[in-house]
Formats: sequence, C-alpha cells, structure tokens
Amino acid sequence: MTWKSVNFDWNHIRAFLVTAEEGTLSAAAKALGLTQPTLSRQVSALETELCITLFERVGQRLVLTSSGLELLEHARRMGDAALEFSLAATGQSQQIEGSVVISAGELTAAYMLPKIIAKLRREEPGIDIEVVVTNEPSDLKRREADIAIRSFHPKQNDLIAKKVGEEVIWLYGTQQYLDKLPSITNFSELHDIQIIGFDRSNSLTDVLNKQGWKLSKQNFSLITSFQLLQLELCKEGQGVIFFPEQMGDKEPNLVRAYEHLGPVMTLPVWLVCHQELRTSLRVRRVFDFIATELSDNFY
Amino acid sequence: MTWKSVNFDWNHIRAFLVTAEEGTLSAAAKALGLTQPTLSRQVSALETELCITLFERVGQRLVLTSSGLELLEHARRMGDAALEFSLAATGQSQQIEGSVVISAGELTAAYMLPKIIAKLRREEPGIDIEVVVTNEPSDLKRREADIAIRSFHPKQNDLIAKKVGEEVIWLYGTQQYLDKLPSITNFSELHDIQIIGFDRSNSLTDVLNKQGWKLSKQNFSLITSFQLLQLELCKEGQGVIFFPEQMGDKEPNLVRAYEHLGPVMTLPVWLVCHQELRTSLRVRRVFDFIATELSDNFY
DNA sequence: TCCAAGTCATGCGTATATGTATACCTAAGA
DNA sequence: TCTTAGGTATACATATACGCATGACTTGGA
Repeated sequence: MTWKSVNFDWNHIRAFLVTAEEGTLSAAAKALGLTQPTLSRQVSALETELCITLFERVGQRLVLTSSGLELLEHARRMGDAALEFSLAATGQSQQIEGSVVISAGELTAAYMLPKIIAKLRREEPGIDIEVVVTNEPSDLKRREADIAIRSFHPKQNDLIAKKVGEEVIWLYGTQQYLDKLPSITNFSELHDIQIIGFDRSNSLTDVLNKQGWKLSKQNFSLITSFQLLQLELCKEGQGVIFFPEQMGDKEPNLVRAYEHLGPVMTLPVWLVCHQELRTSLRVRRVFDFIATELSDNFY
Repeated sequence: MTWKSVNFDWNHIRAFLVTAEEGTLSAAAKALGLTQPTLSRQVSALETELCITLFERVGQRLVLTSSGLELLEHARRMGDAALEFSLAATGQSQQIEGSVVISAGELTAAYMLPKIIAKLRREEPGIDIEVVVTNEPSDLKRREADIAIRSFHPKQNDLIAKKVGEEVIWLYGTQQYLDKLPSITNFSELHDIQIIGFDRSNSLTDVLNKQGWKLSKQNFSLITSFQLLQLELCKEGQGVIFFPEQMGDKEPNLVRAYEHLGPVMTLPVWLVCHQELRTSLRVRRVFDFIATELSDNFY
C-alpha cells in the first residue's frame, strides 16, 4: 500500500470541510476552537498544495467553486469517518473524567435537571455536564448530545433507550381564568377556550380531536414553542396550557382545569444514548444516574 | 452541526492508521516522509487524548490492543476517504507540473518505456515520471499508479481503458537449442521440449492445450515470473520462452521457433487510468502521449 | 555468546504553525 | 450617507511540532 497519496495535512481538509459547511472562516474557526487567521491560512495552504481554487472570495463571503463543491463531497466522507472514530473512541474510553452532553426539552431542563445535576456533580466532581436545551430531537449519531431525554421512543436502531417514567399532562390555568369557563362533563363540550399552542401544525389538535375534543384554530390564538413563555402567558390569564403535573402542580398561581375529568394525556419519558457510548465509563455513569433520579421523580 | 467531536488532530489519526498498517513506527514514518520520533509522538498524543492504549509495546514491536483494533476500522474509513479526496483533487488539478506514476510489466518497462519516457521528458520537462514495475495488476483506485499498461481489459467500471495494440507472442530459443528439436507440422506434436515457465499455475498450459498443444508439467522444469531471467535462461540454452515479437526479434541470440506455424498467441495491450484522473491536465497529457507512442510501436 | 541491525523513547535546537493585533473591505440598518 | 458589525488577509511575537542525535533495548545471524 502506498501512502504517498494521503501524505498531506489532514487538518487542512478539516479546515476546508468546516469552512464550507459553516460558510465563513470566522464561524469555522469558532467551531473548531481556532482563530480565523489560522483557518484562513489552512484553507489557503490546501488551495496552494492542490493548485485548485476551492473558494471564490466574493465580498466578505467565501463561495465554493465547482471544484470545491466536488471535493467537498469527499471531505464530508472524511468528516463522517472522523465522527464515527470519535464516537467509537469515546465508547472505548475508561476514563471517568471529562464532559457529557445532555439534551433535554426546556421544561425538563428547567424543572428536573437542576437537582439531578447538582447531586451528580457532588458524587462525580470530575464529570462536566453540558446541557443542550432544545425541543427538537438531537442527533445522537452526529454527537449533538451524548444522552437525550425525550418523550418519544427513538427510531434509530443503534440507539439505546430506557423508559424512566410517564409525564401526566393536565390542563392548567389561573383560578380567575378557570372561573369564567363553563362546567362540562367531558372535554367534547369544551369550545370557548383559549389554549396557548405549541406550534402551527395540527398534530396536537388532531390527537385531541381523536379523543373526542372539538378544537379548531380559533382555540389557539397564541402560539409559542417556548414552553416557559407559555407558562408565563398562562399566569397572565391569556389561556390555558397543557403541562406536566410534576411541574404544573408546583406553580402556585396555577390550578388544574377540569380536574374531575382526569388528565389530558400521558407522555412516556425515555432516556436515550448511542449504543457505542454504553461502553464509556463516564457516559454509562451519567446515564444510570439520571435514569435512577428520573425514575424516582416519576414514581 | 456541532464540530466539537471532530475537533481533534486528524493527522494523529493518520499516524495511527499508517503505523497500524505498516507494523512499526519507523516504517510508518518512512511511508509518510516524517521521522520516527514524530510518528511516535503523534501516536502517543492520540493515546493521551483518547485515554486509550492503542498499541502494546512488545519488545521492538507495536501490537494493536483490542481497542486499537476496533478504532482502526474507523481510521481505515477515514484513510479511504482521504484517498478518494486525493484522487478527485488530482483529477481537478489544472497544473501540468508534477509527477505521474506509471505501472508496467517488466518487459514493457525494459523495452518500450525508456524511449517513450525520454521523449516525453523532452517535450514536458515539468512532468516527473515514476515507473512501478510489476507483473501484478496495480490498484489504480488506491493510487498505486496513475496509469497502467496491461495486457488484460480492466474489470473495474471506474477505469478508462484504451487499447493501444496487440502483442504477438512467438516461441523463441537459441539456434543451437532449436536445432535439436524435431520437425513438426503443428504444435500438438510438440512434446519433448523445455519451456521456461511463468508460474506454477496451469492457466497457460490450459490455454495452450485448448489450442491443441499437448503440454504437461514435464515441459516446465524451470519456472520464474521474472521475465528478464527467463530471457537469460533461454539465451543459456535452458529452453524456449514465450516472448513478444517487438522484444524477441531484437535479441541477436534468439530466433523464432517453428516460425512456419505462426505465432503462439496475441495479447492485447491496454492503457488504463482512473476515470477521475482523466480531468487532470498532467495525467491526460501523459496518457495521450503514451497511447500514441505505444500505438506507433505496435502498428 | 557476541555483534550488527533495527526498533522505540527522550532531550535539545530549529522550523513551522498559531494567536494577537491591525488594516481594509463589505453589508445592513438608521 | 454614515455608522456599526462582521468578514478576510497579513505582519509579528509566541507556542508548538519537527528533525537530529542519542541511549536503551530487542532480534537474528554468525
């Protein structure tokens, strides 16, 4: 095997890849924890080495040339392989010290993780925790997070999931707002109510209507995916919200609406991590710790 | 996309990969054009960074650990991607200066390439030529060569082949040796002859026997794949050889055997290069030049 | 058993890569 | 039109990586 043809600086390829994907040298430098001049020089060095113009400099932007675009495809594959290497290496590591990235929705992050993380840090001071707060699914394969807390079962078959509980969702509102609502014997009679919505899609409406509710767009005048804002709007009397009981019951200004009708729905809570990370001492420690703490929280 | 997880020194992966494949730090360093201390430090840096022992040091050898072996798989994929990047980049290059690697059998290399290369170098002094002499097929995908001269049509569908001629193979021997042979009217009557063989396999014997020859192992007491040695043994009167007429007819000590029966076989000569390299100015220039010169040689 | 060749690890001096600072430029908003 | 923010390229000082030299050790052959 002749290695001559791969005897170039692989870090220059990395610079090219991240610059192309991020769009600017500055962003790429930041992403890699280097400085812009360094990235600039690495990309230029690659161009010189290959005698190929990878980017046209247009104003303050870098625009990929057709050559650059073609080579980017190959650079991406190298990046994908690097990612897999990284994933496998983390899985092999027997070191407890280091960082773990946890992905969770904003409510879980705000209401449940603080105490869990504080306790974990007391027991494992060598483990650094980074929390990525997002209501979107995190791509564990791409290492956006090491561990995710989610309310849906993962579809990918290289992920490991453990169910740690159920979120019971009630309808909550201020006492003042609820006093103005009519008495009902089941949710199908509930028309004239403002529910602070999560997004514009009809998925939630469809699910509830399947359960007998009679909702339409008129019931969702306020929409925000930022759940903590939902909570505040609810506290301002702007409507009711769907909220997990572990959190809603802790809000002194809110009460359950139509408690006699029972909860609206339940959502499972899954703790997920990538299969390859299960062999990492550190990730396994954090996973098991959170699993135990969350289970205690729900049961 | 978070780039944090690929923010390690990719050149350390390269060091690990080449060291694992070559078996020693010294060999790997040589292959990469670096020094052994540098490779040693790069591999050690990677081990420290990952907190994983990749190699056990056993005597003067490095032995992959099980962790190392698992990670090697991912490093290989990164190397493969680097190779493809390199191939594509060469194909994109519009620079004429640089080197081109040509793979050819020993006879072609000894008899035909000298003049062709000399002429090419006079016309294109900026192009460096490296010739890899092997009777085995070179892997163009892995960049063992940029251009190959072969007597079989390539099977891979990402190679470009151009037929540049036919090698006419005759049976050659010294006049003295041939004088002792019986008169025959066709090759099926030829039993008591020593043919200096190419290898131990029966493939040549099978091909000739299909054409009516009656050969067996007894006809091949001397076997060497080194064709120039075959030639010398033939000149020493140790037997006859199959040889292309472009070369055999130039040997003053050899004559065609049984010329009245015609040539033994013809072999096509293909000039092959990887599809992606066709867009490289340099490779295309060399390819076209050799194609023309070889064609002139055969016709 | 001894010797020669080859291997890895380490210290030191040199070469190269990186970060800081700065100049110049572009794009967007007031 | 002016201002601000953000972008790239370049010079200089500093930090890091590399090559050379060397020592310790292993391996194979005489």
